[in-house]
Amino acid sequence: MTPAQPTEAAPTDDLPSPLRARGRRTRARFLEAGAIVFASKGLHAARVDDVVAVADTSHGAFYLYFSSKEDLFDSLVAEVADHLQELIDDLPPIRDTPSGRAALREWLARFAELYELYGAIIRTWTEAELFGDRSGQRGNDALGGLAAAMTANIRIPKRSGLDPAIASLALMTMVERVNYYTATGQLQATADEVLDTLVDVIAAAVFR
Amino acid sequence: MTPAQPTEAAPTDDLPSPLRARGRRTRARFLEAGAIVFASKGLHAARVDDVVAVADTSHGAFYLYFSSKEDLFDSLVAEVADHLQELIDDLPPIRDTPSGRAALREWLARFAELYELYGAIIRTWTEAELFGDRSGQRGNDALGGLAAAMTANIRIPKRSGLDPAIASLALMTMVERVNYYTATGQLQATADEVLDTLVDVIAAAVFR
Amino acid sequence: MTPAQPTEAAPTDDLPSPLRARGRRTRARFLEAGAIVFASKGLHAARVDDVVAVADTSHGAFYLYFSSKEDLFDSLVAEVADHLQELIDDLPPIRDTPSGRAALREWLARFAELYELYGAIIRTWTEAELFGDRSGQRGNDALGGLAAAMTANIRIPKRSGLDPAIASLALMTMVERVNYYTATGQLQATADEVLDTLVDVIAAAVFR
Amino acid sequence: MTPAQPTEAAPTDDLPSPLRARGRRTRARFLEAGAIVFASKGLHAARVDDVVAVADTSHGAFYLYFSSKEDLFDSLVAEVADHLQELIDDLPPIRDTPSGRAALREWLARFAELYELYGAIIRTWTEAELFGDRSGQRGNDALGGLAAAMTANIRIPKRSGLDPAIASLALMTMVERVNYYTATGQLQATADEVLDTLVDVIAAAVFR
DNA sequence: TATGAATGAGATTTCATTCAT
DNA sequence: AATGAATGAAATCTCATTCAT
Repeated sequence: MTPAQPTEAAPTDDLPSPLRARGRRTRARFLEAGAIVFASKGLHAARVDDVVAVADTSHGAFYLYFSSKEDLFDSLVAEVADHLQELIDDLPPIRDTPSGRAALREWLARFAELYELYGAIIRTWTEAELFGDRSGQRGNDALGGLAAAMTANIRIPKRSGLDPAIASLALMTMVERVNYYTATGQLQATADEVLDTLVDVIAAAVFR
Repeated sequence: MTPAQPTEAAPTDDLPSPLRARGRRTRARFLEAGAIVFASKGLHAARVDDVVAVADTSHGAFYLYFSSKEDLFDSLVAEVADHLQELIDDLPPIRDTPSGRAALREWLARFAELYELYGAIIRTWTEAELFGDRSGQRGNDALGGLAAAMTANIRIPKRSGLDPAIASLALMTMVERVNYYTATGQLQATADEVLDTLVDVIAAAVFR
Repeated sequence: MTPAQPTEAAPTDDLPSPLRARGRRTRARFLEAGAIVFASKGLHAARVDDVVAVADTSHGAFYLYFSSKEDLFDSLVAEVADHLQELIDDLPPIRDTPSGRAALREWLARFAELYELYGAIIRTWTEAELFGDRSGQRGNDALGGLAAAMTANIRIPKRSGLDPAIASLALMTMVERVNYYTATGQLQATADEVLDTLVDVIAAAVFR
Repeated sequence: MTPAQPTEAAPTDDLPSPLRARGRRTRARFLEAGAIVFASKGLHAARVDDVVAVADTSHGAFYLYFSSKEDLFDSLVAEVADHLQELIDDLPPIRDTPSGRAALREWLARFAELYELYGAIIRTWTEAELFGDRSGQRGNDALGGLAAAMTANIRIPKRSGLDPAIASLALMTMVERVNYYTATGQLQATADEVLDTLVDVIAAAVFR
């Protein structure tokens, strides 16, 4: 607003000036607040009021960083999708050997960890995606990517009635849902028990 | 499923007078309209206006039969939960014999049929349940009941690392999700292929 | 109230045919119901629904006998105003003699009786009158008539500072309000105590 | 009454920042507008639309300061009740001496002044109270307090048939009603005439 | 004469977004 | 960069009255 501020000018200037630092901090506060609010109320029921209250700032400030409620949601989805992509890139080849099982177990543990952190957003984008929201689609594409990676990686032996694409999708969604029930406390089980069971079911399904 | 449903017959008044009949028909129109609208927009985004438009009646009439949008949703959930309960009651014992597999396949087919009819509502109540709505919980309890019934029925052999409760929940949610992807057209596969794969994965998981 | 009332007498036809009798009974039911509902909720808050429910009939029937909610209220007001007019006509001359006091006491007792019966309507028309309703004015005119009659009757001695019109209005409204507090249970006192006090205050005010 | 009212100063936040000041001004505008609208239409018939129109703001702003129409009414009642309490506290002892009569007359004048200012609200809360509204009760408690204070203060000589509680309630309601008829223009009399008459009637009733 | 379903205008309330400071 | 007041479009819900039977 004040004419002597060159701050806003520079989309060309990378200097982490103190002013920019403050702004970045505020933006981060909104992202955190958004994660909390979307997780507890869902995309539609979440109010900008709620986000502003949790972030302990003002309405005006919100629209300084995000063009709309959906924009905030998109930003969060992008963040999570990045993490999922890393997982996809790291999916180990699935083998029926002790080390192969260990690698799968390890990978499932990483997935569970991510889910514990971002599950709420993932569940929210499922809602968004079901009803035509663009950002929900982007998020779910990432999840779908996991299944695709599995399909490519698993080398399911061609047995009668076991379509690799369907099977891997089935298994991947199973993993997701079990983590969901665990994360929401609806499934009372230790992480170890869950991992053991999932590894076992996947292995059993894939290797004869 | 059974054509003669006596459940809806006597809500408060026993007289099947012709006047009452008209009201019952209108109420049914709202239920149908609700199913359509909730399915396409979700619980929050759905407007009473939309329901009224689809049912081709008036605002006032809506509130004659339902006290709110949520009330309509509850009624739909109750309807679907009843159907799910029938399925729960009919889950066959799972055996690794040709006839056992056939029974399982048959049952999965019935589930898929129900899902095709009511999947939209089920998906919507997942949304509702995630964010604290009571009726969503009621619906999901019904789904959870399926898993519980499976746990009771499946007689999963105690193998190291295979907890029956976790396993059956995992398998049941897998079934639900695969049907979801199929119903929404995200999984391109024939019903037969899907059923074969599911039977196979379940059998493999359960019988060593 | 009694079925043999030829009062409403037939615009064209006098025969108390059975059909007409039924109609008259229904109309009476609405009047009773209206008295109850208006008394407990007031003119604005009272719903035609409530009246219909109390009368245990139908919406359609209501509009067969009254053109609107206000019409019903008007009819009730007219009924009460008639009774008040009788009282006005019977106001005894007020004298400071034992028999004069007894006559006043007797008359106040009749007023109290009427108030117990119709006080709710009187209170309601006060509401109506305050905010411009025509029927409220008609009702209050009747009450005002009482004060006017008193002014004419009391023969207040011209003392300095005692304007007869103001004094009689003051006394009459006092009577009305005390009956109101008694009727609503806000004043805990026997009828005798109330009458004694009112007679005493009026006499004291009027006669020296 | 006192020019420096610290009551309204610090609602929740102590900072008298210029921003807060604007909000306080807007809230005050709604209170004024409410007084006008309730006075002319009553509690039920008054529309939030009317209040918003008189205050010349927006619907949204209204709900920023009051949770509902009733909330606004409550706030107004609280305001008036505070003023009435001051009057109660200031009721002079009633003595049959020139100075005692003068004090009573003075006090009645203050009551009349208050009634001219807030009579509309008082009349409205009578409506509310009659039909079960909580805030109406609170307001009328204040009026009742006046009678109670009178009972305590007046020292009506115990004469046969003159119950002090009934008498003071009778006299107080008379005062209120006469002011009502005066304020609404139904009683054509100068303030002096009214005061003289009221003092006279009260004195006559109390002192034999 | 009576019923009860249906209507629709109008009221209340919410909330994403903009604006003045 | 930030604040918080204000806006107004759109949603929910109510209820006096009409209509078909």
